[in-house]
Amino acid sequence: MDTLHQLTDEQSLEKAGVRITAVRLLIWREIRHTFTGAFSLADVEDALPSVDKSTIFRTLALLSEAHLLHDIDDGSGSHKYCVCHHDDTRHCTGHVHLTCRICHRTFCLPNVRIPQVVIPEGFEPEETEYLVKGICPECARRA
Amino acid sequence: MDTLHQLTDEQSLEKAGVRITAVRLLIWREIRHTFTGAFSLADVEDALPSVDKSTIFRTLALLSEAHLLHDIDDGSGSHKYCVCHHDDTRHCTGHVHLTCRICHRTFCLPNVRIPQVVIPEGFEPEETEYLVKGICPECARRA
DNA sequence: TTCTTATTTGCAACCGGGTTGCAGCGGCAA
DNA sequence: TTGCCGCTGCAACCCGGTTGCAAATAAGAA
Repeated sequence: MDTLHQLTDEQSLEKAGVRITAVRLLIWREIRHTFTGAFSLADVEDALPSVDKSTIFRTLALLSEAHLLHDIDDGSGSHKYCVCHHDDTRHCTGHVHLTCRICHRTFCLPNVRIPQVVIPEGFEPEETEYLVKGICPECARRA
Repeated sequence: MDTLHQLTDEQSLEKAGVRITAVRLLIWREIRHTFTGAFSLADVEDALPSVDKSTIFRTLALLSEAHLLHDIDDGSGSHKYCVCHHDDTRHCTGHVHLTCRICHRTFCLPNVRIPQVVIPEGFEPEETEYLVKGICPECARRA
């Protein structure tokens, strides 16, 4: 398990069933090696100004569908993604996210599982988000 | 405690320090007596087509600031609010929300407190969201 | 009451993130 | 070579949220 991140960029795309193109490789490289934590479409746009927004949008959707990324929801209003470090085809939901209200970065705590609560009879749960908003260490130090 | 919802609409606004106007009363009535669970600006717009969107927007912001509503975040991308049933001036965060991916309604579980997790040293938590996405009883029955 | 001032409201325009339609390009197979 | 299909970039669009401004309204003073 957890072998996915040992593959080359090309291998990991191929294995996920994503056809390789120059642009996709460029985006995937950037995501995989430059970003830490969660990122938005705008982050990729800034990092790769030569690639069109709509292409990035469609590529992120593709990678997400291929379970190389997963979508997260940090309450900033903007859709975010982060690299999925699991080696299976299921979504790696179920862990806690931290988001900083100063710098608006979002961090994953992949090892902290979300504690379960009792929910009302009849509601069929599918997915759970656990999000802690606050101030990250860097911003706290700076303040 | 919990006496707020026994007040009339006018009294509850007054007590929260909100100046009463016809439009505000109309909006507050609608919110208080018609909506169940969380609602968005668009919901109020639909319910009160005679009132301008920007007025609703500003009124909701006002009520939220006066702690008559609180903001929630159900991952639908659109900002939501729900009526605050507490009788104090603090935000009533800290409870669990359920959101239905079919009908997009969001429900509060005011009595279920969010279990705490251990977060990394240095991060200063301020607020926690616990959101369960799934299918509500009504939609499950219909499917 | 009437005048003056401050607040509230509606309208229109704007904003930014996300999304789509479409035409052009490039690769691949027949 | 030709035809097909998927990928890309461009431009336009959509929608929820937000703001500037002028008209309407409410509150307070005379």
